[in-house]
Amino acid sequence: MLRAMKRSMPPASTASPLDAHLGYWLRLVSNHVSQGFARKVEAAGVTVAEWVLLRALFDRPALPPSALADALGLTRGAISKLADRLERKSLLERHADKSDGRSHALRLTRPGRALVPRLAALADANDAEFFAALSPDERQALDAALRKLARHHALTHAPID
Amino acid sequence: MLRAMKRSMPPASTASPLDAHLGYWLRLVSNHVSQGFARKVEAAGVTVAEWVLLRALFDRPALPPSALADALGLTRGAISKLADRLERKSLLERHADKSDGRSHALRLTRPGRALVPRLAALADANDAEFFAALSPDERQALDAALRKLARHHALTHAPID
DNA sequence: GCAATATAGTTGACTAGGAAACTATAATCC
DNA sequence: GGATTATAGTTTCCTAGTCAACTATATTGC
Repeated sequence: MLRAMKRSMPPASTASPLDAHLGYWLRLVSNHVSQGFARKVEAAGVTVAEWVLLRALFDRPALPPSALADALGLTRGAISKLADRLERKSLLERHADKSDGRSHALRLTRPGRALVPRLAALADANDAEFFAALSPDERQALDAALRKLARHHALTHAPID
Repeated sequence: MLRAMKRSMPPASTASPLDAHLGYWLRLVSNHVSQGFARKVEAAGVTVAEWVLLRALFDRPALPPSALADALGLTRGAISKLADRLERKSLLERHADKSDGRSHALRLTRPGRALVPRLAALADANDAEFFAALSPDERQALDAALRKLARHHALTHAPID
């Protein structure tokens, strides 16, 4: 009898629901924040990835694509294409490196530099608006938990995708 | 003098850093969890989107693509292509609807149904492992904050992208 | 009961990224 | 100092989505 039950109802015939996982809620909420922000910056003519790259260049004089790839957790191919797009929009320039013919540096143009604070203001507003639903304590607890996880798992790259 | 300063150093020349935003940390951590999970399920031959669709069909008899599109927050085109892939892998079947010649229902095959609990076990393990860095209290606080945000913003779709 | 319209699903053009092949230059090592 | 190897960046092919055009069937209205 037990054996028969075991065959007809193996434990494997159940599966925890998607929303039983913290990862599910994390992704659900994270996607929503990011998509909201994406809509806002796209009204300003850039994508989220472009914003992240622009922001990374804002307080550094100039960086080679490889350094940006490391900093943003993207491949060099991706940076290459991102830089193409931003160059087409005249937000960024490529400057040849005199001492190394293979290399070059990416630098914000004047309009590119001027755009960053405007986008940062959008990011501030988006964040404030979205997390207004939480009390200061809850926000603090969320922040602490996320930073602890990032530290514990040694997460370094700016998140893009 | 003040006017000159205003022109050379306008307030707009500063920009809050990326990591000043909760959304940044959310995305950083969320991406890491999801990418870890993606690697694990891909070893089992499916993508995360495929897993989500399979899981959605697991405890429902059969659903038309349109219902899945609504439930998962994807377009019908995306569901159509997802279903193609899963059908090619023999994890899912399309069944014509007798009363409506335009419609059909998606249903798990026997192997498809058998796969779901295995994938769910991977999801359980991935979640437990990643969030082990937090104390029970911290986990609880994180869970509460995320659910509150989801409720407050009326988030319903299973997160895919 | 037929024309106009709505709905279900698929397909094609496009986007953004990853992996790996590729090009060009630099560094190493006899 | 020339061959080999390493490095910087780009390009190509692939995947997986969106959006909009399209096909086929249903429904509505006269």
